[in-house]
Amino acid sequence: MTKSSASTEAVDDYLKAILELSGPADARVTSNALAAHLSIRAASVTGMLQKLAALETPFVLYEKHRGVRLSPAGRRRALEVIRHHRLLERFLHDVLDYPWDEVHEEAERLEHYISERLEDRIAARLGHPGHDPHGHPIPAKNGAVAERTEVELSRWPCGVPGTISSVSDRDPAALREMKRLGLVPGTSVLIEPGARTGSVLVRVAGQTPTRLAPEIAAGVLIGEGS
Amino acid sequence: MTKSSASTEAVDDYLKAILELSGPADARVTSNALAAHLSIRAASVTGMLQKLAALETPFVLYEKHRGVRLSPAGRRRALEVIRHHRLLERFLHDVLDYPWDEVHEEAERLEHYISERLEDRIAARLGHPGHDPHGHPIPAKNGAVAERTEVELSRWPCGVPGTISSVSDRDPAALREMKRLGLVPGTSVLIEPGARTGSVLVRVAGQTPTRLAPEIAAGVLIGEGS
DNA sequence: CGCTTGATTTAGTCATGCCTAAATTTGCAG
DNA sequence: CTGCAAATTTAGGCATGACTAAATCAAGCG
Ligand SMILES: [Mn+2]
Ligand SMILES: [Mn+2]
Ligand SMILES: [Mn+2]
Ligand SMILES: [Mn+2]
Repeated sequence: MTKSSASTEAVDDYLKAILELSGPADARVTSNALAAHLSIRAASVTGMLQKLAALETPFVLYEKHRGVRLSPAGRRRALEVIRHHRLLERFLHDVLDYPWDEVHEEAERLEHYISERLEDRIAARLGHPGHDPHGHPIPAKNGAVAERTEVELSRWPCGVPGTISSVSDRDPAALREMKRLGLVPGTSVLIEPGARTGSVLVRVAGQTPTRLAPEIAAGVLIGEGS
Repeated sequence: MTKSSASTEAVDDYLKAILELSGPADARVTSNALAAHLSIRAASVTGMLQKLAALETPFVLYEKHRGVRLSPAGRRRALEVIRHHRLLERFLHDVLDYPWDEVHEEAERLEHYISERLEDRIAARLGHPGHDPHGHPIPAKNGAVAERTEVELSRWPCGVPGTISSVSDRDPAALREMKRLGLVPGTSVLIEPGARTGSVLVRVAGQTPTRLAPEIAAGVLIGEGS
């Protein structure tokens, strides 16, 4: 007879992963993709998906062998957790002086445990920010997200000025390197001629051009239509 | 063969409860007392105590039918969690404008999930405070606690001036009432003659005397030797 | 259209923690 | 000293979530 109640950390993480992997088109996500993303065995993923689909108010729509999609309730919860995560990152960075490469890990844990009350207090204290320190949009309380089209710096056309909209927050070392080079959201960049396999020659904020390693360039996103 | 690793929320709560119930004399705590304090069945408590005692590095010393005491490792962890709790209360109150009757619930959950790093940042941001908003001492990183002898206001002698050292933080309604009456740590009080069953006639900070309900008076503690 | 193969699900376990019901032990009163 | 009542432990279960090994399904290939 399933159960109602709130979500656990494990459930939250599945919902976030499904939202991230399903992309803007809301495509179905396979068990295998989730298993890889969450570092959990595919067999365990199947079990969890069946449970999430069998809830009184299901969090996912599941057809065996064809992957899952979020239900409205699942999407709502996923966005709430992402809101917690990004508000926490902004807060740790702005109020507690965390360096931007350390906020992710702390937020990843706390996002599941802060109350609505604390979420609101943090948002108010920060002046209801629109983005986290890495440039990712913070969903509004109603779930609205300011979506943008973004292109990897490594694929941005040569000679066209662009502005960094966000950077990947998964690799602390890469983040430190980006900060050192001035590759932060809001900075304007220009790709110089002289491409070599994967690497990119970029002029950051009008400075002398620098050559970026492929891993770095892949983690920097340029906003289209700025 | 047991397990090593970190502690869970359940384990943390047991350790805190044992520390609180064993008092300054470090007396043995019974399963029943823990069951009542934690709102868990005595049978479940026994199971957990056996596990905590069987750990590679035991958190408790357990003799069946005779109660438990904390091991050095157990005491260390309990004090760390209490430090987290009180720092969080201070932080929520001072930095995020939480009213003092709402900090406890939020801290009770978060205390198990903040990293050492966040603990340190919060302490630094607050200037390494010695007490939480209710006047309870914040253990130092090394576990040192500034112990004081305290007496319930309801048992404080008539006519002897005293200073409020702390108040119980368990009952939000009582805390709101205390705040309204000015019964906060640091305030001086004087018991006036005119005792009735349980209630107390008290002069707060030199104001006109007020009569306190027994539940309120029992939650206000006066420091001895101030 | 069958086959092989990789993806996915099922079956059977395990650890954590809590619960109820049924022993057991303790300690105190008579 | 006995016995009883209260405290405590044991036994047996359940829910969550993850894992391994063993099916089973789905697709593309010949
Ligand atoms: Mn998480
Ligand atoms: Mn981020
Ligand atoms: Mn707790
Ligand atoms: Mn407190």
